[in-house]
Amino acid sequence: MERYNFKIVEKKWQSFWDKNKTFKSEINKENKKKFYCLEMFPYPSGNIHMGHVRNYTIGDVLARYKIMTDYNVLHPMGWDSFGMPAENAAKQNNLDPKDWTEKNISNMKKQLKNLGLSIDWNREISTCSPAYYKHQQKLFLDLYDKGLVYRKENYVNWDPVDQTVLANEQVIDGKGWRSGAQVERKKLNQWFFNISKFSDELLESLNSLESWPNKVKTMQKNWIGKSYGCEIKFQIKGNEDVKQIKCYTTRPDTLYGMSFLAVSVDHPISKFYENNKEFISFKEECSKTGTTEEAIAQAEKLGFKTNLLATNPLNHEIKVPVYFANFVLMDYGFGAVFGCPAHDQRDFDFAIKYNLPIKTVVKPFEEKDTYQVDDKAFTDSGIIINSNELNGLNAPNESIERAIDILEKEKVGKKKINFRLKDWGISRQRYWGCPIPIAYNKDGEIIKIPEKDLPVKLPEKIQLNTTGNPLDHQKEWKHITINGEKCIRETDTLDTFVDSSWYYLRFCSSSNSNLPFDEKETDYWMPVDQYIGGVEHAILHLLYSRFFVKAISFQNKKFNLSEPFNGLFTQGMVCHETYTDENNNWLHPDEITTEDGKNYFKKNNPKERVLVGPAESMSKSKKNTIEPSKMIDKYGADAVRLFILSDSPPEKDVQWSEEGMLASYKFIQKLWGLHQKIKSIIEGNINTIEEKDVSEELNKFSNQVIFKITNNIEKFSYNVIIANLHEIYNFLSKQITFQIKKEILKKNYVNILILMSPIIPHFAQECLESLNIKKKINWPVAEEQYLKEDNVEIVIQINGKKRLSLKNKIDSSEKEIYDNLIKTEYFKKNYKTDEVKKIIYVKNRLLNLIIKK
RNA sequence: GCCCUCGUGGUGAAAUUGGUAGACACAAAGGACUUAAAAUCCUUGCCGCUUGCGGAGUGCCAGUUCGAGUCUGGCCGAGGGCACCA
Repeated sequence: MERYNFKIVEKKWQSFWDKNKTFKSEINKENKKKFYCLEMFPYPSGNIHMGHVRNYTIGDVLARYKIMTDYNVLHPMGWDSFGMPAENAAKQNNLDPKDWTEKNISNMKKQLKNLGLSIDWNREISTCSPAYYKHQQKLFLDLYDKGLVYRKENYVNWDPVDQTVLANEQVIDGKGWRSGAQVERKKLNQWFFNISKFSDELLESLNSLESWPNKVKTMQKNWIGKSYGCEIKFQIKGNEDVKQIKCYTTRPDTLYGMSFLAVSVDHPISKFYENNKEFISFKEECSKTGTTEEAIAQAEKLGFKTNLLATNPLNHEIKVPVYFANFVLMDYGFGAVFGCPAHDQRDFDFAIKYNLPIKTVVKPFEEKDTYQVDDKAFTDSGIIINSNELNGLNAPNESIERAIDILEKEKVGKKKINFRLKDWGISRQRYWGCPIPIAYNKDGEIIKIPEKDLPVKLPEKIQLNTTGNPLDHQKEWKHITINGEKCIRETDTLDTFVDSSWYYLRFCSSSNSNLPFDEKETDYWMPVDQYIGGVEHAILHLLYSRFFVKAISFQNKKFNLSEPFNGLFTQGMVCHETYTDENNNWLHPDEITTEDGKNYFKKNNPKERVLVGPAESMSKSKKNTIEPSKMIDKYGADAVRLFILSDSPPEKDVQWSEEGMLASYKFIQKLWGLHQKIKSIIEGNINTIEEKDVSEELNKFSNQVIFKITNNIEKFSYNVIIANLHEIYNFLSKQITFQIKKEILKKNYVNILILMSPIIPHFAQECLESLNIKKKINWPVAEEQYLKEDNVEIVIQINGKKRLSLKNKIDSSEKEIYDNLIKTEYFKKNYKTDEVKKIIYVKNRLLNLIIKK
């Protein structure tokens, strides 16, 4: 028998789909319902990796299924092609980022095509192309006009040697990753999107996203961080110019326990200490901790005592010292807190260090009024004590409400809702990003680049090995004249998260050169029905995208969308065992060998043992990567698709194994063998065993499997579909030795091939063609009449334990089954009918007898 | 510390949503075919006595129920997210 040659077949169908533009999408095609299926687009790093294979296979199964269930499907692909790796690679090898990126794109596109994806390549976009970022610059200016973009000074990680800003992940132990210099906090003018304006909306409309994983919604909710509290004004003594300090608190009910007030070193009152040498060195000490919240968190709590005293607004006799403290953040609340050591662990630690009083004002329910906090803060709910008018109230619920009432009446405080979400800083001091379409005149005023001059193109072939931002050195590019006025361009570029915040809109109108997108088209295609990607984008990318549709919709009559992604699916990672040699060097799977599957050795030194580590997410640094292109070359795209879906549910991590890969390859070969046999039977070239006709069984089986697979696609239970495909093989390979009416065999077998086609499209289409099925393929619908069996196994339980099972006609009554049961040897031997106290019957499932002896 | 998710054979996992636990596969062992190997196919799969049967059994302990992998409470363990957020 002829072996299945995937190389020929897969190439044949890939070029067929290409040539026939099978997956080209248009609006209102035949008045079908639309379905927008989108996977997160890749960064063109050079080669596709297994994570891409998994992501795009999951999406492809869905897209192909939707096409066959008669949806008008949009399934595009593009490139998230701005970013640091291109700039770094270019610097290292003295290349041009553009050339490097374009080469990678063409390579990866070829690799993706080899996977046989149902992509509409007509809509391909690349964020680094001026054709894309031109529109992004337009959007930026639109948002600027609406007041959603602004410029302000902000702290950044500054590398004083490289004269550049570092991303948080480029700061290692407080030092620059390249220069090793101590990173400083430096104030720079930065551009911001006013995302916090939409905090409440972003939080509220999460509720409308029913098809999002709860996990992601929770993460976003926590990130936005809405809190209910109160702002309080504290009267200050000790400096004529500082009359009061405002604090934000969620626990105004613990005000009587206050023993200090702490403000950030960046608080406005710090200007009175600018000439204080001790304060300057304290502030410097604080700045060394970097700007990440985590870095601040790990630092020891430090305070700088001022000569100021703050008055407790509820009891004017209590006056407490004011400190600058490193754990108070300027960009949350008012950059000032009151310290209540007894009921906040940070305040407790601070109080211990600086020997401040710890006054207990909440006691646990079961404790006496004389209760005192001991070695750590008490933060649970309880009863208020030592607090005059608040005493006896339930904390925190009753007491907070009452405390706010009092503060409002006294006009020293008011209820306030706060958000953790900060505005989105979008300035990057980098070359390889979208230029910000702004210039500054000689007075430093902001001048928009006129629309007719868009795009502001990146200068090409420039020197990247400079100190600071390379664009800063581009004199010709930098100096321009706008309306006769000499200006200097903004040399910062946009955060690449901006590029990916609206690309799904661009796909709707990718060839429109005048507009970012045409509302007629976004109206039709948006929202994305199913978005698929890694959970690592659960917060930033998804939040920014959600912000973008709200910002574009803001004050816009033509465009109105509340959410970009109706359904979200987050797939798990692809893992592989890790290997290390005797010197703890990571080894690639290709560098090791084994004879017994237990003991592993180095290939180039068979005496050296290899240590096998646990399966971890594939990464270049651990060398536990498997190259998809090699696997496709060796086993074929269908086999790779089959394997990547087979072992685990798509939302969980999957472990790559060569055995599993091989098994998938063999399975396709087996299916091919089966196909040859069935084809021969259909064509009348093979004799079957005459005495048994299994046509009816086949009808039932195939309709049941249609039902199962359809459900499993809808549920994303793709691993179970693979199991269903094995069931199909196991059933058919046994049953086709018996007689099946030819037309019944053909009809059912064709349906079965269609069921296979989303997973292994090349194979299925080849088989269908060999049976002369060339017309448009529709997903089969299970016929109701075949879904019911004539006979069902009824489980017989005695006192809830399974004892035996009886075959009965479907839909038998309780009495019929019971009558059958009491006739059995088993029953007669063990029980008597008058012992039966109660019968529970679940139709077509089980009969449970309660017997008390 | 807080929040979320998850604990099922040697392994990856199924389980119609409260109704036959372990579908389907990987690995292993035994067998068939073969001079042999590869490939392929079959059987086994935790404990007990002989097939057959019986028993335990879905991290642990309770509970609800005729019946719990599934629901409730508590504990243990793993993973993920957030965090001096006032």
